[in-house]
Amino acid sequence: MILEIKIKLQKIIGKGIDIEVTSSEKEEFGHYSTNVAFKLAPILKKSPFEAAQELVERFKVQGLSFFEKVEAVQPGFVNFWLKPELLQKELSVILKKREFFGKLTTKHPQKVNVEFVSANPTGPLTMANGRGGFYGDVLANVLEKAGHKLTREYYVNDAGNQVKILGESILAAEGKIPDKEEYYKGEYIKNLKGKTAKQAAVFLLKEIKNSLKKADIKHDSWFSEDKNLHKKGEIKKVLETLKKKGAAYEKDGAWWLGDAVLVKSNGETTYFLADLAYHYDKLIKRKFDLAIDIWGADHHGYAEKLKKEISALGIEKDKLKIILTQLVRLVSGGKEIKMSKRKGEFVTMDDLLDLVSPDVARFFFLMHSLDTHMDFDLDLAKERSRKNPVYYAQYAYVRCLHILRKSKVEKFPPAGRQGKSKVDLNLLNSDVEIKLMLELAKFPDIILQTAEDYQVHRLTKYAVDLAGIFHNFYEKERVVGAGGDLEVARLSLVLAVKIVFENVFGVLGISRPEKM
RNA sequence: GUCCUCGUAGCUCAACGGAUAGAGUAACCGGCUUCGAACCGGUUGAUGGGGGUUCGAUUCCCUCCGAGGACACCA
Repeated sequence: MILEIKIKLQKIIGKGIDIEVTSSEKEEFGHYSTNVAFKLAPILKKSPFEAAQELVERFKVQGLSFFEKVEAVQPGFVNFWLKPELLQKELSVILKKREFFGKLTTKHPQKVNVEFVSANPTGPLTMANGRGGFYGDVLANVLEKAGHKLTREYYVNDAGNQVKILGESILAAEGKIPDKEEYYKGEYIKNLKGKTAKQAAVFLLKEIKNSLKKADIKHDSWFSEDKNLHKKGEIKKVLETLKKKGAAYEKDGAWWLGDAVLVKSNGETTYFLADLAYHYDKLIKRKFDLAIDIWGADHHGYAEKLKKEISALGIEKDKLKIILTQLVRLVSGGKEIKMSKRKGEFVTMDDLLDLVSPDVARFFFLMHSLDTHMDFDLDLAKERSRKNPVYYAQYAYVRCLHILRKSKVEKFPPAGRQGKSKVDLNLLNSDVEIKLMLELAKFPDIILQTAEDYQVHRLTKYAVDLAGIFHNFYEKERVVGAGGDLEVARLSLVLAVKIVFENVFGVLGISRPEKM
């Protein structure tokens, strides 16, 4: 809907000015509003309010086919009220498109690689991995819904020092070699006795996959560092390329790029070089238009380094987006529980999923902006509290189902089709009905916006908002038993709400309970 | 020491540089003979301190205070 209004505005103002339209939070500010008059004011040499008034006049001259009312208000906002017919029309679009509602068609679909989780196969998946995991899973869904072509990738660090240390940690646990500070010491090490480093890594990766399955986090590409980069000689090729270009230089017996080491003086290649090769593979060889890497905040220094140095390989820097997730603090009994793979005192993803359902864990992580240093209150999560927002949203969905079941709406021809009993959606014009239809119409905007700024938590907020408005509608307007055409129209509205919930839950990866 | 992120109601969190800073939770009050009350309505309550940028700052800049995290020829 925002896009449509922008186009209307552009017809009047012309191009060249960045037009912003937002949905209003309060009814007295219209359904949608724009601040474009503030930007127009200096050009027209008028006050923002005068510019706004002029804009409204031009709208009136052109006729308000779209809007019920357009109004200029101090200090210079222009507010729009949509005609109810428009919302009713959107409703029939929802009923027709069903699971494809909100699916956008992009002029330039991109081939996008989202790389997430990618925990080293040196220990179980931690709860902290969950945050990036759920986020990446849903971000990929959003981008797909926005019309892009997605690959969900897990970069398996199955080569290098960490795996070597894993092997030594097992030997140390068996008492075959002396213990060292850097060795992994978790309980899980004991279960790996007798395994070689490689066997242990394979085993742990399988465990990680199981945990991801429990959390319903999906990957469709498992990119092995060892197989795809080391064994194929890609690491060396990239090193040669960097040497040839003169970007890499030798110092103190090691090879450097910028202030990072590519090859150590003992001849071993570094993780940094492997990472360069990995991104070369993704963006040049496999030709992704965009690589989105989701990392923990503890890598931020490294992220800057990689972004900076990757241009040496001829990769444009905006083809790589690194998203950092702030770390999660686990709180229980008002105290923080420290997580550490190395020391072996940590909460795993499996632990968490034993305590709370995947829906609760997922929703809880996704509710918060990635920038938040969030606390996961284990006590609260354990309670299976009914006040958890995910239940609130799911309950609204269940209410839809219940109404529809009771009325057997599936037997009606859905609105918008050329059925024998065409539904008269014009009857939907009460305040709550308008509000509900307005909220439904927002869904494509939410997808579009989130595909642009990656603020996935907007979706959980939308789910809760929609649930709130629907619950409100439920209290105020009777559906089953309303009688006649009105009942049919309201049933169509409920059906549309159900469809949009299915879309939102689908993108969020939340289940759709039949009953609660 | 250098760099990054964050400080918003008692608590957990929202708010593309926009209007009267929103939710949930906690506290208190009210609502089921009708589609499930896991719901709805109401009351109380907040931008860490100080400067600046501008029509307008929770948002951008500087500074101070506080919390977390990075600063390897580890991955």
